[in-house]
Amino acid sequence: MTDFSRACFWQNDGTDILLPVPEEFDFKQNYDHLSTATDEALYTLRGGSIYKAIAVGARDTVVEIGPHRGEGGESLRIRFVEESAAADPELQEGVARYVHDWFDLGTDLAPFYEMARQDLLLKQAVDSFYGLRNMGIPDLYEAICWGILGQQINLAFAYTLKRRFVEAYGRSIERGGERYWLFPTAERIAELTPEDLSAAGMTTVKKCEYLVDTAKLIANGELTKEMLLATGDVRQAEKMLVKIRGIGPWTAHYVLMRCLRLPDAFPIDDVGLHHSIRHVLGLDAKPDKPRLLELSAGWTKWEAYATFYLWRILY
DNA sequence: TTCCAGGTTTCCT
DNA sequence: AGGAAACATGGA
Repeated sequence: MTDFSRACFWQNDGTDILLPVPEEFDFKQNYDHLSTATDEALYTLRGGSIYKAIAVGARDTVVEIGPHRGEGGESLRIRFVEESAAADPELQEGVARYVHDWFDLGTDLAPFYEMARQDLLLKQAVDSFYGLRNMGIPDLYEAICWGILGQQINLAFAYTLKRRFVEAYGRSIERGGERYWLFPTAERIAELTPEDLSAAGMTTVKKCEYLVDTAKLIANGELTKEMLLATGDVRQAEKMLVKIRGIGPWTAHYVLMRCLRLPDAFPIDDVGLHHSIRHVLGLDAKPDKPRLLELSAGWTKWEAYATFYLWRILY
């Protein structure tokens, strides 16, 4: 048993994993957040549970994730679909780690809520969505692709593009009569040309160049999560990312927020954020940069969560 | 048809 | 360093 498994989860009866959750956690809030995606290719919501394919090493598996209430309070129940993983602790731990990262269970939200309750913009959001976590994108290539795909287009179309991308180049497995998709690996995309992607219906050739270029960087080990974390702070990590063609300040902060989990990552230029702020304050126009800086001045070290909660208001 | 959408690059001073 | 222009496409 590893340190992680000892510290973070225990098995129920050999078929389920029960993952402890922090005090500030509400499964339904996170489930409802996931349900706002218009055409999500990478998970399925059914009967109050989340179904998702997860790759652990070379092995693909499908799990059902749902709430569990027991004597020890609330936890997450992870159940393997049509598979017994009881004898495979490596698979169990890999899946548990993924879910732990996905739901950002390692962050203590108490200080954020304390700050947000006093904040003009956030107080309403944290009241409405108490227990919502920053549901992240643990895979670096997936996070970068989602950033690139989502640039300057509406979200509905971005989901369409993602589905095309996933179904053209991702692996899939069938469980219980359903097909579950995994996001394409950087290694897979690195062997393609921008023209391949463009022909497959992926947006413009320019964006396809970015998708292939970043795939090569990651497949060659020239860009990793560890490198970004090792820079030590959000400004240095941003610097490293924006050197890459196709990644500007918005995408850099988006990736640092959703994948690297830097608490002070802050996509301040985000149109959705501006729209949300305009809505909360009842403004006629979107706030300008000086006003944004003023309004977010009290969010220090919680900019990522503040942004995530404000985005949530819009849906 | 027009306008906008969870921007970035390139080319200018 | 800071600003305008080009880019390019589905949805409302």
